[in-house]
Amino acid sequence: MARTAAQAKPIGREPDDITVLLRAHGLRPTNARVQLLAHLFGTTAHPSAEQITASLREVGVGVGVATVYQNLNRLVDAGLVRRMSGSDGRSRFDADMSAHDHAVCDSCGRIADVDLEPGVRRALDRATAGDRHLDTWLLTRTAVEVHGLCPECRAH
Amino acid sequence: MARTAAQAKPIGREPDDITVLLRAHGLRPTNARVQLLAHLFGTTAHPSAEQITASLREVGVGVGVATVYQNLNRLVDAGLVRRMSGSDGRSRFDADMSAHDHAVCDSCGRIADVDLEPGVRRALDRATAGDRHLDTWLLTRTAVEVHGLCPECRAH
DNA sequence: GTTCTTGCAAAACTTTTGCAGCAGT
DNA sequence: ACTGCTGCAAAAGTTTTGCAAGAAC
Repeated sequence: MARTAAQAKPIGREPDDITVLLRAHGLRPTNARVQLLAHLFGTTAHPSAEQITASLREVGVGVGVATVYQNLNRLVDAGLVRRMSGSDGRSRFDADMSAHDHAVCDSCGRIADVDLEPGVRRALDRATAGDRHLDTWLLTRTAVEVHGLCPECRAH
Repeated sequence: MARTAAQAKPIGREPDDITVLLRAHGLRPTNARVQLLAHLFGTTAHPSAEQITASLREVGVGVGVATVYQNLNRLVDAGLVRRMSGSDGRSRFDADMSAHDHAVCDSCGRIADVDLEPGVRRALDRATAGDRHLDTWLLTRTAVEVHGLCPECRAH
């Protein structure tokens, strides 16, 4: 299977791409770092630092907790990963930096991705840009959080 | 100045109202509790538990940290106060239960209220209600978070 | 070889809990 | 009187930090 559509391929999903990606952001592509980022690219679960550590260890990557925290902070600073404050106090992390929104389960804290219609997002961005209460702020992005119960918690 | 417009007055902003409000929710109107809720009604700062404790002590209400946490949890459970997970890990609290949204400073964590045009909110609610990815969820509310830098942090 | 990274253990922080004394009904 | 609340101190949980050994450049 030849890579005939290399340009259309999503960036930074494979180890080699991740190495390049890290270097492009001034970070050494160490084993722990590449594995961590690869794991985040491969999940939509928005895991916490503890969950990431556990997942990496399951795959045989024996990484220390401190290393995971340090690297998550570096990846967030580098703009490669987004930090979300979970409703349970733990931070959760997402390597999908595209414009998208989230559904949050108020019972178990699960976070799922949500794609709003482009029209709705555009209306939202327009409204916030014109808000008179916010004209002294420097706005960067608008995030929509849909709250409720996920399918699992809904069924008790 | 006579209270000629008692019915139009916002509910639960004064000590007596707060006493009634607490009792109506099955909570004893203890001193700590009344003072805490009065403080939350009187601010738009979305303070953390620590900040609330400090504010109460400044006013001469020597309240323990544990009491503040316990009462905040009870008020949240009773539906009188909303908990927000601040970007810095600390929980923040808001006694304004009306439908409104928030602007979050990514630098200092400050939270300000935002009133979106009703049309935008309606479009948003309609879009999430019809989202095919969410049809297995039981949705309760949609929150918009505008991120950026507050006036203070913007000026360095 | 120099600089950055790892990972352990310890520290710092936020939040919860146990419990004896106190306040509200 | 009974029940629930307070507040101290201790515990639990998450995240950060100091530092010596190791990996990347």
